Amino acid sequence: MPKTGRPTSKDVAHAAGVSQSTVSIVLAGKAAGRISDATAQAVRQAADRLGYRPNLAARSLRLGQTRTVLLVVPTLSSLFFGAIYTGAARAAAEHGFGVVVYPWPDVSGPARSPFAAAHEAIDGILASSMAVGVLDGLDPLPRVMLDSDPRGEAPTVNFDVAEGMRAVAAHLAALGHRRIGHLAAAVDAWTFRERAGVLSAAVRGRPGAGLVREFTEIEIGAAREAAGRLLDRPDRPTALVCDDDLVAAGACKAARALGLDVPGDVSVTGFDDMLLAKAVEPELTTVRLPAEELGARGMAALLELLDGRRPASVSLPGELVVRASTAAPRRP
Amino acid sequence: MPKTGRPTSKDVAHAAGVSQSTVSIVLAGKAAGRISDATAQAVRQAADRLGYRPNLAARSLRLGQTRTVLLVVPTLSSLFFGAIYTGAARAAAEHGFGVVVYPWPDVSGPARSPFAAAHEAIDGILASSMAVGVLDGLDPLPRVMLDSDPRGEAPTVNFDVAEGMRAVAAHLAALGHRRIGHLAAAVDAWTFRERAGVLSAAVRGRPGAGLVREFTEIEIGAAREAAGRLLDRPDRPTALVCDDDLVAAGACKAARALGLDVPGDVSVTGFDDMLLAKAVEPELTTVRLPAEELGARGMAALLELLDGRRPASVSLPGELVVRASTAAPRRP
DNA sequence: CGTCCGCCGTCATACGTATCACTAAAGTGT
DNA sequence: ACACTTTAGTGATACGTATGACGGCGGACG
Repeated sequence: MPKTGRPTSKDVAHAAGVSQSTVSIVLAGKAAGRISDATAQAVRQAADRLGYRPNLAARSLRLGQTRTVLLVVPTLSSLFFGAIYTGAARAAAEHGFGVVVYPWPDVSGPARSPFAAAHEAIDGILASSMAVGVLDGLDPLPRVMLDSDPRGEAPTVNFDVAEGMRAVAAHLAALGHRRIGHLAAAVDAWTFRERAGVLSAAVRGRPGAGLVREFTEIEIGAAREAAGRLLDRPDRPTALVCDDDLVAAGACKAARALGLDVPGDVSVTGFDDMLLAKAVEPELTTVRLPAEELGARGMAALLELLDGRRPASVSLPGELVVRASTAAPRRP
Repeated sequence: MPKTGRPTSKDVAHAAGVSQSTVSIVLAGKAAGRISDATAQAVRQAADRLGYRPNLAARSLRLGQTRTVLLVVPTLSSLFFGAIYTGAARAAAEHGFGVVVYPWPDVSGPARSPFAAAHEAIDGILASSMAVGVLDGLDPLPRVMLDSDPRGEAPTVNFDVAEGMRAVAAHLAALGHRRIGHLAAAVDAWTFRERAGVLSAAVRGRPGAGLVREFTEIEIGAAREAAGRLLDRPDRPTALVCDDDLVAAGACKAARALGLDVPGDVSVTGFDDMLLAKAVEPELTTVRLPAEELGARGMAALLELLDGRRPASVSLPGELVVRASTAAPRRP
C-alpha cells in the first residue's frame, strides 16, 4: 500500500527510529534537557527529508487554540483598510499567527455565513470601529478595537485625529482663512465625530471665524455634490476641510467645475494621505495617518491580550503634510 | 465543576437525550430516513439553545479538509487586488469556504513563516500571476491562476487584455494619433507582456505609425519620470498608453510639469478603471477590468477543481471607457 | 408462528498532535 | 555497594467530529 497524503509526525518518528512523542517534543523546540542532541538532530533531519509539516487542525484541536485572529473591516476595496490589513498581518506573522479578514458589509451574503465560518476557528478579534455592528451576538472573544471610542470596554488603538484636526485648523488660520467648510463623512464612527467636534471647537475659538458643514458618503460623486452645495453659498467658505482624501479630490473637482482655482480661490485639505493625495492635481495638503502602523499596533495589543496581559491603549499621532492644495485666500 | 468553553456536540447530545452520533448526523443534514423528525427537531432545538457551533479544527482533522483556500496576491494595499479579494471571498462564502489571503511580498518576513502558517490549513490555492514566485516548492495543491499565461498547467481565469489594448489602439488611431508612447509596467507578468505585444502589433499594422516604450514601476513618482523621458524626445508622442491608471496619473503630472495640456497636447490612457481614474483631472480614458468578477470567477473555478471537476479557463472582456484624457492631437 | 425487513438510533473508532506519567539506564555521592 | 538524582526517551490519552458497522424493535408476509 503506497503512502498517501502528507507525512505525519508518526511517519517522521518511524523514519528517525524514535517515538511520535519524541518528534513532537523536538519539533516544538522543547528538547533541551530532555532529548539528546544527537536524537534531536536525527528527528529534524528526518522531518526535513520527508517534508513534514504539522497538521494545523490536529494541533488546534489538541491545544484548543487556532493561532488565528479575525480582522473585521468595512471593506478591503480601500487603500486605507488594505494598509491596516498589511500591518496587522505582518505583526501577526511575526508571532506565528494567521489573520483571516472579514470585510463587512462587503461580503455579507443573505446569511451571516461567511463570518460564522471564520468565527469558529479564531482566538481573537481585531475590529475597526466602522464595522462594529457585526460584532453583536458573538462569543466574548478577546477583542481590540481600532480607531474607536477609547471609553469602550475593549482596549483601543487609535489615531490621534483630534491633534491632526487641530493642526489643520491652525494651518488654515495661519493662512488667514476665516470661513471654513467641513465635508464630514456620513459615517457613524467615533473618529468622524471626534474630527467634527474638534474642528468646531477650533473654529469657535477664533473670533470672527465661522464653520459650515455638509455630510457626504466617502465616494467621489457624492463628495462633489456636497462640495458644490458648500461652494454655492453666498458666504462661500475659503477653505474646505475634508474627512478623507477621496472627498477632497471630489471637492477639487467641484471647485474646478465652478470655475474656482484650488488653492487660489479655495483651499482644500484631505485626511489619510493615501496614494491618492499625491495623484490628484493639486497634490493635497492632508493629515497622514499611519494606517499600516495602526494595524500592526492593534495586532500587537491583541496578541498581548491573548497572552493574558492587559495591553495599554495607544494613540498614534497624525502628521500634517502641507502640499499644494492650500494657500492664503485671495479675499479673506 | 462548572462547564467551561464552548459547548460540544456531546453537550448537545446530553441536552437532547440522544447520542453524539445522532447530533452529528442531524446537524450534517443527513437525518433523512435515519433519524425521526421528532428526534431531529429536539436535537436542533438543543443545539440552538446551547448556542452550539461545531469545532472547525475537529471537523478538519476528521475530514482531512479545511474548507479554506489561499489567495496569493502581491499586495492588498491596492484597489485592484482588494477588489479581487472581495470577489473571491464572496464566491467562497457562498459555498461555505473561507479565504485566507497571503499578500506577497508585502508580508514576507525573513522566513516564509506567514505563508507556511497559512499553507498548512488550506485545500487549494488561487494565485495571481504576479505572485507566482512564491508558489515554488509547495505541495501540489489544486490551483487556479489569475490573469496568467493560459498555456500553463493550471486552469486560468484571465482578463482579455489583448482585446482591451486593441480597443485603446483603435481609439487613438481613430483620433488621428500616430506617434504612440507606451508606459509599460516593469513587472514580469503575462498580462503586461501580452499588452506590450498587442500594442506593438497594432501600431506596426498601421503605416506611418510608430511606438516608443519606457518601463516603469507602478508608482506615481517613477511613472512621472518615465513619462518625462518619453515627452522629452524630439519626436514627442502625441499619446501615452499606460499599463495602469496610477501610471496614467503620473503621466498627466509629467505633462503638466512640461507645460503640456492633457488631452490638448498629449492624450493619456490608463488601464484598470479603478477609483483613481475618476478622481484625477482630467478623468481618464481607460480599460475597465472587472477585478471583482475576476476574483469571483477564479474562486468558482477553484471550487470546481476541488469538487473533482475540470473547470474551463475563462477570459473576461475588458471594456474601453472613453473619458476626458484623450482627444485628437493638435499637430498630428 | 417464524422470518425477514425497514426504521431509528448507538457504539466504537480514527483523524494527528501535545503532554502527563512513567521507566530504564547511567551517573553521583558517601 | 547502596540510595538517589539526572538523562533520555516511551506509552497512553484526550481534544471534538464524522461515519461504518451494528442492534433492537416493531410490523408484514408466507
